[in-house]
Amino acid sequence: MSDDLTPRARRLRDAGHKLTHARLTVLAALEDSGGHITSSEVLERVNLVDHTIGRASVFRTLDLLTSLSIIRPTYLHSSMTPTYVLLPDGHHHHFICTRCNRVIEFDDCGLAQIETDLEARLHVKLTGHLLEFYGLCERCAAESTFTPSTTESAS
Amino acid sequence: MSDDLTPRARRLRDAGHKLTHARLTVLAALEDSGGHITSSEVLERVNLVDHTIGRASVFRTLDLLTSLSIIRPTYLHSSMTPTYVLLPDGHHHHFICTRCNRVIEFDDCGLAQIETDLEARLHVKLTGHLLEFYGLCERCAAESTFTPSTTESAS
DNA sequence: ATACCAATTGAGATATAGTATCAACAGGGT
DNA sequence: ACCCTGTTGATACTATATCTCAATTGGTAT
Ligand SMILES: [Zn+2]
Ligand SMILES: [Zn+2]
Ligand SMILES: [Zn+2]
Ligand SMILES: [Zn+2]
Repeated sequence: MSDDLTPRARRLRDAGHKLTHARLTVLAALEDSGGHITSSEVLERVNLVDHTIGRASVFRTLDLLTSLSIIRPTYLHSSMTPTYVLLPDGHHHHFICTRCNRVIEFDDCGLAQIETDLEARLHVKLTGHLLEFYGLCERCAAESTFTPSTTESAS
Repeated sequence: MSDDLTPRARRLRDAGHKLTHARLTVLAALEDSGGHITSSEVLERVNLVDHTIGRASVFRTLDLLTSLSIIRPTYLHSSMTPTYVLLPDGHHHHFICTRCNRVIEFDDCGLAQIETDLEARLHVKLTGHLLEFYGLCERCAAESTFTPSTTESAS
């Protein structure tokens, strides 16, 4: 009856899942992090709080949260582990520099209309979206202009 | 001098990279696949053509193509190897069902204006984007309505 | 054509990430 | 307090990606 649940915990329960200690701990770890956190980092944070929580449960929880569109795995660089971002209001947007891997997040996306159209057209029920742009950040764009080939200036 | 290069091979070369046998083979494997192909599947296809090409080169090439916005890794469901998609005109868009992992791709995104605005606002140079929506596909949305908890009908 | 050199490669050992199994446990409804 | 089912944790296992470095090769200059 006590209703001191975080909004995301409530969504978990409303979807018919138990609010277990492991799940709530993973969720807290994600919320405490600044976003773009890997599974290993989640695992590390979780085990700082309670080292008895197993790896498998962390991965299972990440899967579960993803299936509920509470988080979303995204790729930053290198063919490795995804980093997870929260989808605060169902969406997340960022720019990734493909040269230095800098990430710039931004809030407004103007996708509301597109979302509505798409639901009607594909007959789907949307719960979230991720929009990512890639290219060169201001600094890297400038450096690329100067350097025909090899001038990796260590900044 | 012979100019029978695919557009993507040309982009590789124009960016200052050598057109090696390994790279061209990986590129061909990606182009031959229908998209949403994992690193292991690329490796498999590549080795069917030439089994002397090493794993490391395949991964290296996937990273390189990603940094050039020629391909982009995306996650279908969490805790999994990414699947790579080509970015034909710099962009790719799809819907992912978070229940059955069905993917529906679509072409139009209406992001041109947003892209222009963003370049000016963040002072970046954009080379591509990925837009993904999540939710329930028509079938899964219908099933979810009927089943309060456990009715995994094997279709 | 030949020679040259830096970029790139392949092999395979190593490191890292994620999954399977299953007995024990605990959330939440009664 | 009791029960039932979803969930868990330990561990062994599999899959995936990276590192290292001598050998090779693409591209260019001669
Ligand atoms: Zn940059
Ligand atoms: Zn949005
Ligand atoms: Zn579905
Ligand atoms: Zn687009």
